[in-house]
Amino acid sequence: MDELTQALVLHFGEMGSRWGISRTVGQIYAFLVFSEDAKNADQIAEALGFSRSNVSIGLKELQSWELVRPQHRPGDRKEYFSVPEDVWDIARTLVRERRRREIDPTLSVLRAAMVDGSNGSPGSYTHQRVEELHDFIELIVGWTDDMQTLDASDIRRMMKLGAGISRVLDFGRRLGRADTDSPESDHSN
Amino acid sequence: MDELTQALVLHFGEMGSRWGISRTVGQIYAFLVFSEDAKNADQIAEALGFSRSNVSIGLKELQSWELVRPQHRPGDRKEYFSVPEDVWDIARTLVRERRRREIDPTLSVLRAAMVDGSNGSPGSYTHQRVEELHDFIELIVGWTDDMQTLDASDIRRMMKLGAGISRVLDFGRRLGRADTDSPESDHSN
DNA sequence: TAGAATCTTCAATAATTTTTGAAAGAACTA
DNA sequence: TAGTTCTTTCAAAAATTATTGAAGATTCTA
Repeated sequence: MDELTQALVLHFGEMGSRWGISRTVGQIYAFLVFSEDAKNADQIAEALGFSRSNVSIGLKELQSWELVRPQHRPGDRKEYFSVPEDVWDIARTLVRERRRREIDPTLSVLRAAMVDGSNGSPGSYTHQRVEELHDFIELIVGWTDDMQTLDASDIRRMMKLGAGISRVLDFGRRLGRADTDSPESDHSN
Repeated sequence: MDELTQALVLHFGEMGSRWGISRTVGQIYAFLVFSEDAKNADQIAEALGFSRSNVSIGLKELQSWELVRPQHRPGDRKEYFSVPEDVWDIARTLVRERRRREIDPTLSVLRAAMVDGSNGSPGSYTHQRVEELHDFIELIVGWTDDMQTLDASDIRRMMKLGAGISRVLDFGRRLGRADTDSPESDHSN
């Protein structure tokens, strides 16, 4: 593994551990992302200095996230792993899996809390906050679902437009702040 | 602490640990979010069954994320902690801090990799991927920066529009695929 | 079916992270 | 300043998570 890849692998291992993915898994994934061709478990173990069994566990985890796909080569019994070419594919998968594993269960808990009248009146502070949070998450989730239907170039264009979207849509009612280098929001709290 | 809050606290503790925040910190935060009034460290320790020192460490962590703010009450020497009323404020803070801690350093690493010609030609596969990833992250970051300038109700309106944005903007040129279930990318590698 | 190659599981060890009580530090009060 | 209240730090203990070699499966070949 060259120095450059090494640096990237170490960095993304670290990042993985800050986002709830183990260092090992992060490193394996980074190694695959920055490698041109698919790698087998032995190659990964060798390059990263992990035991074969550790790599096996890491790959199993990555497969459960659908972040890598195993492939076979004719005349070779080993299994080779690769990641999607397109970074947008990776992002989509990440969003989808995080949603399935964490967001959906959270929405369930919040909905259960909303229905359950056993504690506090339905108008209690806790209930209010539960509802707020529920609506917030549902809004984000609905939006990401919608985004999943757009192709990368459309999303890219939308993002480039950025806040300019408020001009394109009808948000511009409050003319005062148009796009002058506005006094920016207050930060008071 | 009532049953409802208890369930929420346990759930968000669990979620925290899947997003790189420790269970304790997640629980403390959830407890504050779902509590109407600010709490002091002893109240938190008592409610959650943690030692006083553990709570102190957790609160320090939350303060470093700017997720809680300490307040004082006249005639009371204890420090009380609360979270913003508005869930959008919380989200904004989370985005800002994650960016500062993880995204920006990642961009630095990627930029360094792009400049560093010591490994592989500047057109090598690894370099290409680094550039792709860099551009991708920069796009997202630029967009979130833009979003931070919008107020919650504008973002909400934009999100509700969702994929409909492609109709409002000029994305609709490729009429053929309108909203059919497009063939989507290949994942080949 | 025996043997070879490969992958996975598992119980143990190792490493890391969390949690704690006790001690130290700060800030206020009288 | 001494005493009180509250917070933080710290080294040790506890708990959790990661890592491993060895054993067990599985799949293929001859």
